[in-house]
Amino acid sequence: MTTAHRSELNKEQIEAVETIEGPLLIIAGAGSGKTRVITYRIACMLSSGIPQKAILALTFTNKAAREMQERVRELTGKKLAGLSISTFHAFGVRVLRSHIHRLGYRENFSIYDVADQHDLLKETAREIAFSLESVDTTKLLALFSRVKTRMMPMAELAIAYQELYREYQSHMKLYNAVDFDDLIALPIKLLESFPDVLVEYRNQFRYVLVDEFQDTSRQQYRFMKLLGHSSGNVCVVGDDDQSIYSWRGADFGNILEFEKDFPGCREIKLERNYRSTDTILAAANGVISHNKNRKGKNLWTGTKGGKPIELYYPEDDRQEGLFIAEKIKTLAMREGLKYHDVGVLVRTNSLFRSLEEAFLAENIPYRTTGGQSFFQRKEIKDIIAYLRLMANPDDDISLLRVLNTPRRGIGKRTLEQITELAVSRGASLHTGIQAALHAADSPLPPKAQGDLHAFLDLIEEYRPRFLAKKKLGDTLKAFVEDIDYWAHLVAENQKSDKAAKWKYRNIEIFIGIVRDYERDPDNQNSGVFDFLNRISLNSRDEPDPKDSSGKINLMTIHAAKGLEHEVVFLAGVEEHLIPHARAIEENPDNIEEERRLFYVAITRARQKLFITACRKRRVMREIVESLPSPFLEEIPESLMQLMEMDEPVETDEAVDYFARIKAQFASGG
DNA sequence: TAGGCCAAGATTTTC
DNA sequence: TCTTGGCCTA
Repeated sequence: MTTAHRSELNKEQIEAVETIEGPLLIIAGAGSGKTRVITYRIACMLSSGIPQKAILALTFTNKAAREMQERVRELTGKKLAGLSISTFHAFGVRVLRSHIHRLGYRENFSIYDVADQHDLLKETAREIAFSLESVDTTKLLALFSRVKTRMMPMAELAIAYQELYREYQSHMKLYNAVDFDDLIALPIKLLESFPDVLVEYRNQFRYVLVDEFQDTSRQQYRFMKLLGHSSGNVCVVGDDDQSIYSWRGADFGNILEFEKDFPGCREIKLERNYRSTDTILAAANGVISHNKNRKGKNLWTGTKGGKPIELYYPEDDRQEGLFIAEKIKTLAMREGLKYHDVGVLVRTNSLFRSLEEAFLAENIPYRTTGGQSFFQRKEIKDIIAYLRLMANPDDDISLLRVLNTPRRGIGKRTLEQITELAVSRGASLHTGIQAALHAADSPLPPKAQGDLHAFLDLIEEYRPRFLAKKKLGDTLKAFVEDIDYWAHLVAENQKSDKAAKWKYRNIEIFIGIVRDYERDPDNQNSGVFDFLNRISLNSRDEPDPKDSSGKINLMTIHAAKGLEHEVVFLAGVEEHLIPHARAIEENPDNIEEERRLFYVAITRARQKLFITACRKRRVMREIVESLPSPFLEEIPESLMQLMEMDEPVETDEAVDYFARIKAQFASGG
């Protein structure tokens, strides 16, 4: 490492950067310069002669992966074609793309998201005449996921569900489809069952780095261990206080496990915070200290003071939105605050709406991360389903989605008949349809045969064009016009042609994304499979992540992890929202994770933190009374200022602010 | 048998 | 508010 680089780091950071060989555990508190340490460390490895190809850095989100890649590139000024920086899931796809045939799948596999899983579950249940009535399919899929990720033995699954699970799994295989759990589970299976594959990866990746280690699942840990255990050159970076993904299997017990599995591991704690003011940090420490289940550390900062945290109680969510919008405008005008330095954080996606309405009304440009993804929109999913079907004709879920979209006169009865045929042959629907059309004794009436024929012809006509590794965008455009998706949208949205236009516009944007993808020199010759994989793994990303400047950032707290903003607004800091009622209902112990979430939210702020809690809120159709979040009581009072919606209240007057506010709520405001 | 129309239900967080 | 599912009609 050069002296210039060294001078930018503190003692612990330097140690973390320069410890290249052997297992290393870095506990990096919020704002402690973690990203800097990771990027410098990679740069240091490269400059010491370790080839790019030998390094594997695993992150949790695509955004983190991109950022890391970007920062290392800036730092080294090198092209990084050989460096592997990706999410666990993306890396899993990469492994599967090379080796999945050994597990009996084909390389053109589809990746199913939750919506697809639901569809598949229903389809499977229908076929084996299993009634899903009065079954919460979301919960059932969660159970399936636990079985698949070995968090729960199959035997613990209710007998009644075991067959359904097996059928569900065999359907996935029949459709040549995998789900997100498979993206980790199948690579593990590959590495465990085929020593030559294991050796291949171990020989290549002699240095493994895992970011956001507290959010790795048991499976991901297992995967990581398989890859890194022989070299022992594994560096994990995490912060148990920021573990907020346990609902997805994250287990920060992996930190303890790591110390056991990698004996002699070095541990470095980064506790100096370079991000936030003393006030914000003290608030965060005050909150997180209420958690019992933590490793324990104390963040400190060299800078003293900082502006107080301002607390507001708007009447309702509408007023909350307008207040935040106004406040941002005022700060922009009076203090020169830049919009892109503002983060507006919420616990749930459902809070986006009223905030977005306010920003629109006040002409404040914003961008959102999280929330309903562009790729989840119905019209986009339709088009993606066509692409998937082209890539993998056995993908029944996609076939079912588009078979009658736009309407082709293929109805329930026909569908029943072809399903029966497919099931009896143990084949996919696509194969089933072909068989039905070619068999002399086809049970289908002539009209249905004609309709199905037309459908298959359409697929066959376009399939080679989609598989050709060129002009994907043009082909898609021609295809959308050919099926007259526009007419379909008009028919589906008879009440408002605005909606139809908006949806068609989305399709055009999507085609634009395909074109951008093709134009990107990094992706040349990659084709439809790679494109599909990419959008499956990037499902939460907005289509244009580039133009972030000049826009405020509206996001969920989960999406905000790893980010920082000069000014942060925490909206909807209310009981039942944070801690979220559902999380607590599920398991009262979840309170600690909810608290960590609140902690993560607070520590995103550099200079100034605003907190709002509404007295009333629109929830679905009704208006409900709200109370402030109990977590607010865990912030030392001296750090907070209760503000009237218009003017500030003197601090000493506000000593009992919390009690007063509670009383006010109790009396109905 | 297919498609339109109407009513009910749903919202925690993401790869 | 938006989507999904069921029922009824042509």
